[in-house]
Amino acid sequence: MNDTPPPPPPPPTSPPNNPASNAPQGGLDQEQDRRAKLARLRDEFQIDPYGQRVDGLITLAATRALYDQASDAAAKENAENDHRPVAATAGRVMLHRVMGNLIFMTLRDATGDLQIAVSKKAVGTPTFKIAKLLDLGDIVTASGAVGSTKTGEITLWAREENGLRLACKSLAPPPDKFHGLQDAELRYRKRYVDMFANPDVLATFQMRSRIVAGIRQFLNDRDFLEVETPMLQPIAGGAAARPFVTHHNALDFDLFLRIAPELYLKRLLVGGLPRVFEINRNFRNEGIDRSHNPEFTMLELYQAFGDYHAMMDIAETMIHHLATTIGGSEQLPFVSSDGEREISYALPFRRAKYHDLFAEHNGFASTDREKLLAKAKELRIENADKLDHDVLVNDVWEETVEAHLVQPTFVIDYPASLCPLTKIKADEPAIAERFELFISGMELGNAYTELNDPDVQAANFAQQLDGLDGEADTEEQTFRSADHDFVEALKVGMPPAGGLGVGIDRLVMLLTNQRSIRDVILFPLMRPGNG
RNA sequence: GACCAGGUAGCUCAGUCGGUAGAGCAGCGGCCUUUUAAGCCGCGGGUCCUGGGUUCGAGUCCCAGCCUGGUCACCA
Repeated sequence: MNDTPPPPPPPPTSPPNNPASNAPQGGLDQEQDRRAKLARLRDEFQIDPYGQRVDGLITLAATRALYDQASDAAAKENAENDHRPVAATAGRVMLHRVMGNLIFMTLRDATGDLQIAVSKKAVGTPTFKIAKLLDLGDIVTASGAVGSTKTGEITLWAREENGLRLACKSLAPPPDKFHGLQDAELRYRKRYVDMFANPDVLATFQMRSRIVAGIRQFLNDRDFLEVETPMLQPIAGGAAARPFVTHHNALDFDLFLRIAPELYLKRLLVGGLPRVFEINRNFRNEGIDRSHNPEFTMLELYQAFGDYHAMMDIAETMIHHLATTIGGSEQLPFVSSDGEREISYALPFRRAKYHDLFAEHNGFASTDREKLLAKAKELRIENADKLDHDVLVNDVWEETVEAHLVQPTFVIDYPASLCPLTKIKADEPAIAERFELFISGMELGNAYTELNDPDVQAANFAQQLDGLDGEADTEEQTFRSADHDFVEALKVGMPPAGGLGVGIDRLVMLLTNQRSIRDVILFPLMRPGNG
């Protein structure tokens, strides 16, 4: 932007070392030690400790890949015969070993680690002094020959005055070089430290990115169009959850952060886009635990003239594809609270009916009211006899069935009363054409044959709101209101369709074997800290 | 929201029965041209989460609070 170097910043708050007087001075504070070095680099070595543009750098992995055994051996045999490949690279200093007139350091970038050797003879005294002054955490560029050491470790041997240059001084001492950053609170609050201190963390987020890219590619290949629909919604529809509330000042009305994009995506089917998807954040103002973060990433897709079976095909094909291409296998380990288990993503995924699973895991049919009430008592479900039958069945179902659904399972054919946005089966009016996908006891996905009859939809909305009269608190009523415009859209006419939602964070957890959703979200929600 | 565990040096962690606060790494000074968690010698570094209380004396015991993790509950 500007060729002239910036003026030196104001001096540190406490007096830096005077370079002239080499009075030994105990490091009272590591940041102060580093600030003193910063001052020396500027005053004594006349360099900008915050670097500038550098072209032609390659990654540490690419540098390592240049290694050539023959030229390395030849150069070791005879220094005059040095045809080793040359590279310029950059990284953060993770280890720094000074041995008199030779320094080894380990650099790290997003592609891995690489050892750099800086010898006084090869780079000259000024550069060597700077290399000696480096701290763990500093970012440097290095250039020279790609060779190896006596023990065979591939090493970039810095050459010439520019063989090693400081690109950015780090003023904050990094975590323990061996144990990394362990404190869970610090890991989440200072993710930028966690990422370079713990290579597995970086790898997980790189995988997350590839998974999301893989999903986009998969859907683009099938002619789905990616769209973006409102996150600020006047009515929080499409799911049942407590929304975050906000306010538009200029227009002076309350808005909700969306709990789902569903009702907007279906409007696009009405408008004439036959295949749409959206990958974006939903917000739900509820509890936080290993599988819930208040903001989370959801894939929703809609396919005109599809149904929930078409959605099963897409879901299992897509997840199988991601497991094999990005996870690297059809069988992937997953650590849950019950220990590590192998999850098989082999096709096809199991399909099991909701009511059959109920009977399988409870030993009686969900229609048996008497046994159901007894079971509810055993599970200490409050006011069981006052609950709607289907709601009570679902409460018991969640308690008794979910945890057993370890291998990928499509639970199909839900009670219609629980599915206000779903088309019911033509020959079974009590059953909705819906599935939920469970893996390792977690709900991964949810799909329906979409309800496109505006009169039935209007009736379902009305019934939902009726159910809130009486017991529901008034706060809840403020965000539970029927989306009349959505009904208007259905009146215009929405083609029959299938729709699918997949929780991306949970999918990433499974494919990267992370036990907490916080380990797959870069900056999970935390209470404000003291810093 | 309930219960359990934790919060000690920059980081990772010890700290016994209540009796002057410890180690490794990191840092500072010194030696060292094939180390690799380099090594050796020397040195400095603490709001023991916060606030009360008990006690001659509290990192340690008691009470309250804050933050984190876990389990459960809440979440159609």
